[in-house]
Amino acid sequence: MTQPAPAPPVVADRVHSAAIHLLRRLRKQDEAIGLSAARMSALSVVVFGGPVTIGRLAEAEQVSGPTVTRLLAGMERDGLLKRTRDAKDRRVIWLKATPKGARLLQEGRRRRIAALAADLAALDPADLALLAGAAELIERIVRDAAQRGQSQPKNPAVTSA
Amino acid sequence: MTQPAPAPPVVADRVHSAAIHLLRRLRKQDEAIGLSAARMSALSVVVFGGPVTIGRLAEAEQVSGPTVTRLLAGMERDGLLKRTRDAKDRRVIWLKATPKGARLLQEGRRRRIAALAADLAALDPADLALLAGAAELIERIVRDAAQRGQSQPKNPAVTSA
DNA sequence: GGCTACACTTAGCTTAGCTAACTAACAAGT
DNA sequence: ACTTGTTAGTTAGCTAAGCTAAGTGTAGCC
Repeated sequence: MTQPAPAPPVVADRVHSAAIHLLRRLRKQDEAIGLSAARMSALSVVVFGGPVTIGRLAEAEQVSGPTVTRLLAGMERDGLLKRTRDAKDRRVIWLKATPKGARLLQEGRRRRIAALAADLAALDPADLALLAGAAELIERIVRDAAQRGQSQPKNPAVTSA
Repeated sequence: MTQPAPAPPVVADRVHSAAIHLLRRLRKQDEAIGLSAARMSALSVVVFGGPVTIGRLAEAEQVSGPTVTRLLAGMERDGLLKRTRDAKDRRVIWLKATPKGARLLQEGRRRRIAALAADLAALDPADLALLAGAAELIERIVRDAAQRGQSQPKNPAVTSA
């Protein structure tokens, strides 16, 4: 409504830049609580997505297995979560957040969200709705694209259209 | 319009997650052309922002000086841009993109945008307008917040509201 | 001439991403 | 019951990009 429907490439460029600049700003807040963006995101998957395996976490975070392994090593060392071997299939490991992890996540969320929310406070309801709708749209698009990307490992751009 | 105007904290959380997931997806496209997100962003500042000093680039990118120095070292080595000492004040260095740098930026843009644009192609005009508007809003918010943050180095969240 | 301030670099650290190669455990065929 | 292959995670080793602290060189000014 605010724009006369620009072409997809234009929108893509703007959205990309906006995402970069937003995250640069929010990263500072994340560090204030001692939880990096990557840890925060992983922890929220574990906390809200219930117990989860390492492979599933890697998928959810769209990163490689080794990346998750190392991320978890640090997080377990810091007491944010713990690994548990599955009784039936002893290859798989279940991740569960510790109370400390859950608490830190909430606190980090609160703080990080407070920073952005303070920025958003000046907006009128229509603008808030705009952002919420856009965020939801982006999540859906990324999720769909990731699914398509799995069957076609490289060059996922060509698969649609 | 798609949502009944949720509260700022809720919106903040959704927007943050969406930004993270979006960038994870786009990073893969950036790598395909050989330009990382950081290089792409810096290069676009140099290309479109005219010749710029290192300090100004650090400000624009919201990163520390040394980070820019190292980023530039790699980019100069790869022939994307060149440093030039200022004649008057020999402390300052002017950055200018090489033809190769400008070309790569355009090509990277095209490719990265193509990937996202392909994802966006299925959207109706209203959704596109939604995203464009949201991106613009985010840019403005981040810019404003960064300006406020300069006078108050830490904890910029408390400054507003 | 010597102090202070500024612009940038160097040095050294951390986190987070990757691939390739490895280990351990399961599943199936024969 | 052995291979053989697959799956889940880890280890090793690399790169990029962020940071702070300290260093270098230039400018500006008493």
